[in-house]
Amino acid sequence: MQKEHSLSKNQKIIFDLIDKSGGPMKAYSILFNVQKKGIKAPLQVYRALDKLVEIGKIHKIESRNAFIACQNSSCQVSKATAFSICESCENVSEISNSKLLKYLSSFSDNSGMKYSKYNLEFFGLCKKCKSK
Amino acid sequence: MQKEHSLSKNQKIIFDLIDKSGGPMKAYSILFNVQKKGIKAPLQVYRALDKLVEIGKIHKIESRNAFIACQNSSCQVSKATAFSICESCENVSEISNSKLLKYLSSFSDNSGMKYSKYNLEFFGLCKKCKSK
DNA sequence: TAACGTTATGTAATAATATAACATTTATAA
DNA sequence: TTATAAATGTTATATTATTACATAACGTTA
Ligand SMILES: [Zn+2]
Ligand SMILES: [Zn+2]
Ligand SMILES: [Zn+2]
Ligand SMILES: [Zn+2]
Repeated sequence: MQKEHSLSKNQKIIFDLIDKSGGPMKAYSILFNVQKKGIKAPLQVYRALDKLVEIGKIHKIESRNAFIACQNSSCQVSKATAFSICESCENVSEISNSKLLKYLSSFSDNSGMKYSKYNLEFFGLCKKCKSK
Repeated sequence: MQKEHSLSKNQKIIFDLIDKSGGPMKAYSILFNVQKKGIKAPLQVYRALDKLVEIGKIHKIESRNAFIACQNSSCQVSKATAFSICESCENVSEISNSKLLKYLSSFSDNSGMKYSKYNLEFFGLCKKCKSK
């Protein structure tokens, strides 16, 4: 069982926004959206994002500089993430294929590296965009 | 056999720099280093980088906003990339494990997505940093 | 409670990364 | 050669992220 992190005020505001949006959000778009709630500066947003990433409530989509709520409640606190990204409509979803996640989590090679984390991003066309 | 792309002047200058550096380089560090060769503006660098990425001569390390020369001559023109990144010394190397690359290239799930590309980044500690 | 360390917040300034817009030149090829 | 695509040059600007410093809230335990 995982420790339940109680979010601070700013963290909660920002998590709720991202979570409700249902997709990836960019930092300055988040900022714009929470200004009415008193969050006025980029740093306030980035600090909350950093913390939310750290505790695994959100993930950063590195190729898009965007943040998405964890769609996988059992996600190993940001240590093992995989996403599929539609290059046409920019829809993003978290992959929860346990075989894949297991395969990657146990990956090792002869480089001497000790892996503790990974991030995988698949790109392609979603169902909708394929059929256009 | 792959088409041999002949690089333009700027592309060659920038590729040679990255290649010789042996590791990842950031765009503005590249810019600084090529100013003596007449490349004066960020856009000149980014354009060359875009092209070099497109033809698979370099790859972008998304989590670091940095660019590294392809260390894997048979790399499928940027369609399938995997890296290991030391979180302590920031050493980056391209993974060429054919089993892994094959596994990922053939990955598909029931999401309806048609995957055409992926990027994987492993994080951990390299041999050196582990033993410190 | 009081004191302490830790975490979170507020604010301003600035750094770092990347693109838009437009004019011109060079390479490729029908 | 003439058209087309690719690359270059230049200025300005947009976007993403961090530094630095001051203050407040919170949790622990003396
Ligand atoms: Zn997750
Ligand atoms: Zn789509
Ligand atoms: Zn490569
Ligand atoms: Zn290292």
